[in-house]
Amino acid sequence: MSGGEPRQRTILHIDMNAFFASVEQQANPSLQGKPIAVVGSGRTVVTTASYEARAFGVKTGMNKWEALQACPHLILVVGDNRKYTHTSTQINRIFRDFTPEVETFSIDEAFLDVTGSLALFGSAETIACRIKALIRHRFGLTCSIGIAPNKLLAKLASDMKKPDGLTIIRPEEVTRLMEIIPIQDLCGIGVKTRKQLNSLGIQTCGELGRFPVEILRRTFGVIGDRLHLMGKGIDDSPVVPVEEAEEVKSVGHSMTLDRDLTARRDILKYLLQLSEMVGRRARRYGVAGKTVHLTIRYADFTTVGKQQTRNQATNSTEEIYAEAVKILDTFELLQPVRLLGVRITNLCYQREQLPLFEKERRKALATGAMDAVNNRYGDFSVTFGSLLDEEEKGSFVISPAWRPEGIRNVEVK
DNA sequence: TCTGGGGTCCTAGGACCC
DNA sequence: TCTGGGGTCCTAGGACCC
Repeated sequence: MSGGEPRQRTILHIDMNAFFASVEQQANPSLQGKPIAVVGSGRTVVTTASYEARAFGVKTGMNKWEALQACPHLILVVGDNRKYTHTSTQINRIFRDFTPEVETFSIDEAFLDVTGSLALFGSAETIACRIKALIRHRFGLTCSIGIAPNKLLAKLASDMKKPDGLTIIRPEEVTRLMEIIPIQDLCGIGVKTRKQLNSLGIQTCGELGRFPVEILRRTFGVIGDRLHLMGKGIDDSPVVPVEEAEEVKSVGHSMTLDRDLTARRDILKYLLQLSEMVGRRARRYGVAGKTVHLTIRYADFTTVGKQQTRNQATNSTEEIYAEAVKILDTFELLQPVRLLGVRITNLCYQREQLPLFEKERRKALATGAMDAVNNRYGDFSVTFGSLLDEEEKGSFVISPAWRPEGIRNVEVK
C-alpha cells in the first residue's frame, strides 16, 4: 500500500436509530408511539430517548428531573443490557451476510467495507436497502446508513438523515461538500477542539483543509496532520473486523453512588464490589493487570485519580481490592465521595492454568464456579459475604457505546 | 433533588539507567 | 569551576468517542 494511491473503497456506516428506546418499544407494544427514555437506576441520566420524546426536547445526558421537565408524560424505562446485546449480535449477523469486513463500532453502530461485495450484490445502495429491509422485517427497527469512500465520510453521511436515512457521498462530491460542512460534524472533533479551531478562524471543513498544516501541528501536536486530512475528507483508516481487533488495554468499572458517602466503611464496600466486577471481567477475558487505578469524584465534581503498579499482574478480586484500598488510604478525603472507579491496565494475556498447590487450586476453582454463575445469571447472583447486606448496588448504567460480549479479540470462555 | 459509564490516546513531568 | 543526552517506565490529567 505504501507509496501508491489507496484503492477506491466503498464503506457503509450503519447507525441504529434510538436503538435502546426502539428495542424497548418493540418488546412492549404499549410503549410504541409514546415518548420514552431509557435510563439506569439511581442517579443516572437519559441513555436514549425515543423520537417521540426527542420532539419534546428530551436528550441523551439529561438527568431524570430535566427530562421530566421537558416532557411531563415521559415514560422512564430502566435499561436491559442483555436485550440490547442480543439484538445487536443478531443485527451484526445480517451485516456479515454482505461482507466479512464488519467493524462493530459500538452496540448500535458498525462500519462495513463492501468494496469486494459490489460485484455480487450490484451496488452499495442495493446492499444498504437490503440491510435496512432485513433489520426492519426481523426486528421492527430502523437505521440510518451512510455510503462513502471512507469511514470518516460514511459516518458523516449516516448522520445527515435520521431516522431511517440513506445518504450517499460520492468521491467527486467530496471537495464541494467539505466547503459547507461545519468542523464539529466530523467524528473526532469535540467541543474543545472545535473551540480551538474556531479561534484560529476555522469554521468549515474546507477552511480546515486549506489551513497551514504546520500551524495545526504546532497547536495540536500529532493530531495536527490528521485534522488537516479530515478537513479534506481524507481518511485511510481500514475497517477492522473483530477477529483482527487489537487486544483490550484496560478493564475497569466506575459508579456514581446513589448518595454521596463519607464513611470509609461504606466506601470500602463499593470498592470491593467494583474490584469484583473488574476481576471477574478480567478473568473472563483471560487478562491480568500490573497497574491498579482508583478514581474518586467528590461531591463538587472534582475528579482525582491515582495508580499503583505492582510487581505482578493480577486479576484476583482480593488483590485488586487490597491495592485499591491502599491507594484510597493515600487520599485525604476532604469532601463526600460521589463516584468511585477501579481499573486495571498494563495488561498481560494469560494462558489458562490452575495453580500448582492444593490450597490455591481450590480457591481458583471456587472463583471459577462463582464467575460462571454470575456470568450466567447476572452480576452479584453469588458474591462476597460483605456485599450481601448492601441493598444499593450503585448505578449500573448501560450506554449505547457499551461493547457487546465478544466484540473484543479476547478469549471468552 | 444539576451533570453516566467504558474505553483509547495523548501530553508532560519525574525517576532511573547507561 | 557548573550539571549532556537518550531511552524507558511510571504517574496524573485531559480530550474524545459511543
